[in-house]
Amino acid sequence: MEKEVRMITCGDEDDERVSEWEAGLPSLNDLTPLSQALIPPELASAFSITAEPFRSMGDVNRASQSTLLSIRRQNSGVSASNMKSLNSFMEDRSGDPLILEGGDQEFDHEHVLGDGDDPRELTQEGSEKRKLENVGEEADSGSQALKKPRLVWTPQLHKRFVEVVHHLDIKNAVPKTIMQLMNVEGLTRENVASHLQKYRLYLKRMQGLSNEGPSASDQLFASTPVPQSLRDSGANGNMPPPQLMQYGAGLPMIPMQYGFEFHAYNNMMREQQRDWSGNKYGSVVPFSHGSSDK
DNA sequence: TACACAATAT
DNA sequence: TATATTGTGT
Repeated sequence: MEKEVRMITCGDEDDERVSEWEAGLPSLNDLTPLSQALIPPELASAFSITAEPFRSMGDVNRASQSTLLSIRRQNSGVSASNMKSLNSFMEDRSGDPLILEGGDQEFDHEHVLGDGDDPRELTQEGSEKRKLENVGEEADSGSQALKKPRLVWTPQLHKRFVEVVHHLDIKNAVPKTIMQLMNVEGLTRENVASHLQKYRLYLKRMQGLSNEGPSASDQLFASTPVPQSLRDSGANGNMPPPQLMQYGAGLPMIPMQYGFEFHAYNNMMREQQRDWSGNKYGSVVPFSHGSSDK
């Protein structure tokens, strides 16, 4: 109850920060399983690294409990709502595996981002002071620090993009609106416009309205099926065969955050879209924010 | 000002 | 190769 109140009233700053922090945490599926070694045994032995002792789920739980207890003990300065937030967060995490199951047939408004794809991983830098007007002349002083990293369109991010484009009436699916509805921190209109431009070309190819053959970018675009609403727009003689899934309309309103980068999808897109139902092929690694100024 | 689209740059 | 930027026209 307290949580709802907070969301509606947009409570105090601390609560917001806590919420942001919570939303930024990796989902269960993003975490490396306890049973999985971080590095292959051969590599470990090559560098004389001895394996950590195996820890069971019970060990981890015990450690969590003790951590929580110590936090509670010294939390006299912490606000009650924050503590409550922490507690409920822990309950959420432990109780609910957050797995939506790969059925893919129904659209779940509560778990739009479920199916193991908490789309939290964006790649740019958190600082979004934009309009770095150093177009031609940044060579003089050390203004190269302003270079903004390129956005990487992860399958998760693209999925959200597609959901939004689908949700909008086709005539409203313009960069600015898409950007706003995607609700991704740091995402710019230009990012979206550029992606949208490519995506439209892809749709054209899909609809057979283009002479051009497949392009490499189809791999990313194929990671999220094109919703029906997008695949038939345009006078089209040859309808592609109906596909296995359709999304309902509905929008995730959970803001995406920076902090993780989804790696290794360039070399693993051999198979089809179903392989993206989870992220077992990719790894989510902390994005280095360390280079805030260079 | 936002948009689409093509061409070009990085 | 993927994404950003620029140029042109609406």
